[in-house]
Amino acid sequence: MDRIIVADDHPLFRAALGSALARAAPGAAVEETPSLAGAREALGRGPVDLLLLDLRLSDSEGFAGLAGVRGDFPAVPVVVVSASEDAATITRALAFGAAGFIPKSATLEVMVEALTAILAGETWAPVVPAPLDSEPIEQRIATLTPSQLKILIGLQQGRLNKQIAFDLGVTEATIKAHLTGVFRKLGVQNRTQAVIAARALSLET
DNA sequence: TTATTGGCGCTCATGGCAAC
DNA sequence: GTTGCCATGAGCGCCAATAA
Repeated sequence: MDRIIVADDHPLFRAALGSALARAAPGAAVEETPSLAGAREALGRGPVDLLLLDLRLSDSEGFAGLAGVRGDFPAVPVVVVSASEDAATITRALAFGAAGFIPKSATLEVMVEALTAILAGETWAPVVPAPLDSEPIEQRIATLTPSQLKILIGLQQGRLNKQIAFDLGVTEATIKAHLTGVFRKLGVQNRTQAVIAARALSLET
């Protein structure tokens, strides 16, 4: 049986997604949560086949939540649901590793179509995303490993290497080494420039 | 004012592990 | 065997605080 998590702070939209899932994945065990913390807690309880994640939750704003989940649970397909459906937002969501993008304005039939395709292993978006060449920073961020992504988020939060190391349970030397890799992939010279680049993670939807 | 010290950021080299 | 990722240690440079 599929285990699917719906993370959205709007009960009505969670219900709408639940209805779509009932048709796209009959028999699936659907868990609902209004927060990113709830989604993470559910992800930590066991294998999850799909996560539907709102970009704007009470404890998460923008792409940082998506990037964090992708970093901690890289094997779990994440579908972004958002009130925004412009090409740039969709492009960034897919660049950050989303398996699909469902706008909140979508009809129930469209949601079912999208979820069916995504559960079949396909990538689904309402419009053709803009070429990644127009978003070099997002493209580069998308090449980061899960660990590098976590460290970049820590940088963006203004944390010291020592603090990030404590958070991740590794030594400071490890953080430093990963940072070197982050700088190379992002094409920057230091943490300040990396933080500027990482602001793409927090773009509002 | 100058030298010392400690914190911090960063690079390089190396090894372990898993996947292909 | 090769490749990619992760982790670590060693060492260097910069900067601010402190003592002489």
